[in-house]
Amino acid sequence: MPELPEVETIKEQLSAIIKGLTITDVTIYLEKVIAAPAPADFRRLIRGRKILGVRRRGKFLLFTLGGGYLLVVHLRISGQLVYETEKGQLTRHTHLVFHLDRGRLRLTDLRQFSRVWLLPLTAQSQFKELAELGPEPLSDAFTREYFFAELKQSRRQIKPFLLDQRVVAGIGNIYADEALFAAGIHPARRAGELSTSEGEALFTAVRAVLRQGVAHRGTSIRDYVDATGTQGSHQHFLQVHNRAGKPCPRCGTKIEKIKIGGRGTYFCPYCQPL
DNA sequence: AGCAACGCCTGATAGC
DNA sequence: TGCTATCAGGCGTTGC
Repeated sequence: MPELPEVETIKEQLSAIIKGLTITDVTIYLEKVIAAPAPADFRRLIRGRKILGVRRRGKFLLFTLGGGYLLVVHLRISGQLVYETEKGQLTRHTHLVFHLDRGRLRLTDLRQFSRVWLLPLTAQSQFKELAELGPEPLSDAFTREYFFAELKQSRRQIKPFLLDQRVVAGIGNIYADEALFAAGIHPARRAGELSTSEGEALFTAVRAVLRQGVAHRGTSIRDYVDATGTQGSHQHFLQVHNRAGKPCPRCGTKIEKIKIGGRGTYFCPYCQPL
């Protein structure tokens, strides 16, 4: 599931590989992955544009194109964006292929939930999906003061709170579980009822687990591969996520799996008491 | 307004 | 064994 560390890895790789290349054409195999504009307009508007830069915002990939256009990509759960030079057979579930003047970039997604948008740079401020995102957790915009204020005014459970992209951008199910374990906080605790020291621990933990994820080039549990088609390695370093029934690395207690806000949630009942 | 539940999808896996 | 039911999950939408 591409979360901040996975998207950051893809961004770094694509920036090195395709910056300066031109999108000569795009082949659309599944129209619904194009959220806007209409597929025919998408193709007409994107052809011939040079890729000037690649950035990340939350879990979104942003490609700045020549002529003042922005290509936005969200991989949701099982989306993959892979650069390849061989013109061989396309992988199953390939929905979009950007043909470049050297190689091609393909969007593959088993679940078909990925979405792409093409918009004029001038319309970026009205683009809701990006405008409503909270601060980047690894930037200076994410401050203790901000995080504490948000915690205080929320009565939600802490896990759904962390997953809310309006609070902070880029955290998904894996890193939410890992951050709560690192901070020693039960995922069902109410955000507004955390103590100052717990809030402090969580602030630190969120940043730490995301940095570790980036350092390991992401977590490959099911579908994730980076822009070269390679798996990440952070799955080998997970403390609780996807480890139900296994011993807690800190105390040895069996890790439990429960559902919170409809999501599979892993935690240590001893280290993260209610 | 704020929050919880559902639907979108396919393939793997659990259960009978 | 072979079938069906359930689960996985980000996020927009729906409903309370």
